[in-house]
Amino acid sequence: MRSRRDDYSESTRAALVTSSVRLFTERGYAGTSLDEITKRARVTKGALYHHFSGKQAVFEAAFDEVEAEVKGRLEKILTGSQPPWERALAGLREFIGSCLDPAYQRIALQEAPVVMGWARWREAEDRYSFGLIKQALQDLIDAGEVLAVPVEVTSRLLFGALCSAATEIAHSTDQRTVGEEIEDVVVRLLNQVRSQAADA
Amino acid sequence: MRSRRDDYSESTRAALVTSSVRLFTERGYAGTSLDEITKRARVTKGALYHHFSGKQAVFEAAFDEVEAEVKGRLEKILTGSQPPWERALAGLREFIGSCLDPAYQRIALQEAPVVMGWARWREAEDRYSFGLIKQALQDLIDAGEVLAVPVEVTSRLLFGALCSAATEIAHSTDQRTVGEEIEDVVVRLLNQVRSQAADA
DNA sequence: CCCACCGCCATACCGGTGGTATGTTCGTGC
DNA sequence: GCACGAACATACCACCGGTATGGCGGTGGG
Repeated sequence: MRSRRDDYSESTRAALVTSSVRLFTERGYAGTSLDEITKRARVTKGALYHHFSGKQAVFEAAFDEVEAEVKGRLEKILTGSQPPWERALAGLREFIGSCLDPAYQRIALQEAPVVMGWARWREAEDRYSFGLIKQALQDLIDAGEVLAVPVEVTSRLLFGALCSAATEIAHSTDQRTVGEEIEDVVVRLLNQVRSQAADA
Repeated sequence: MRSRRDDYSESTRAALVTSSVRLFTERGYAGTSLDEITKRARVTKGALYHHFSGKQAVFEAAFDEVEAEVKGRLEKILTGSQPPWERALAGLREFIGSCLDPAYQRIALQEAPVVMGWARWREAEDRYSFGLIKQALQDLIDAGEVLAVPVEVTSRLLFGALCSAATEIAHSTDQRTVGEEIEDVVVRLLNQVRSQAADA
């Protein structure tokens, strides 16, 4: 039986996560103090340290929050009923779009590797967006749509390219134009790899 | 006339930069205190704040240090007398190799965008490695070696891919194998783009 | 040759921040 | 309705980035 206290507890925890996502997005990890986080969530540090072991843990909760959001949308597309190639293209568009979200951009892509440490970040990414991209690439290969390539390193290359490109889009004054240019270049590259597979 | 005092001053400044490069590489920006930096350089905070405006400025000096090193090596290759295509390939190898340097890896690629802010980092990168890569790509296009593509976004894609791939290499237990795999994938991609240009 | 000057650096101190230890309240189960 | 403990609040500490002030010694003018 879920008690009333459980509701309260989860509510304050959620408030802390929401608050930290907001502040980490705006001012970054180093630029936001725990006092600001707790103030915005209308609690004190006591509450924060009851739910989390420290500042890093708060950040990781914020990280999980934004990653889960993106993963949910991506998963829906990549497990759809369309043919693999169309699924991959749709997933590509969706991921680029997700990267434009300032929260995902800054927390998950920019600061997480520094705050959490690269190894831990990589481990986490395997369960989120990167894992899905890697799986999508594997599906394309299994379906014979593209040449067989080392999946691990290739998806790493693709992921890195997309992330930095998306950052470029997010900071450009004309997001639409830059976004279309990037999508165009990536699709052209993919199409070449695809036709190469068709030739074989 | 260069005075004796100028020598002393430059020496302590250099000691501070060397010390900070070392510590930032090992423990990261947030993980190293100014006291540690000054202690290793055998000076006090007074000296540090005489030469730099603050911790950020120290970091940027360390950033310039490692970037200049890489830029020097890259420039020598890219301005060589070989044909454009060979120059580009050699530059590619050289850049991947540079990314394996822990100092360049962590300071210039991982932490700089967070510490300096993305906009400032991007601006600086235009004068360093990224600028050279962009120029190399432009040279290839001018020489008709590859298809005409939007240079800015394409080099951004390439740069992002190489950086994340290099990080992967650096952290893998078998650097040689992973490195060769990545180089292989990139070269195959480039070759396709090249042959495409030859067809046209 | 000497002295006043100032660059170069050391010392002392402050505000803020992450983290901890202890106190307090209130829902819950007996 | 009462004791118990989870869920917080409060008070405090250590450390770090930054600043203000003091002093030493190389340097250049006379």
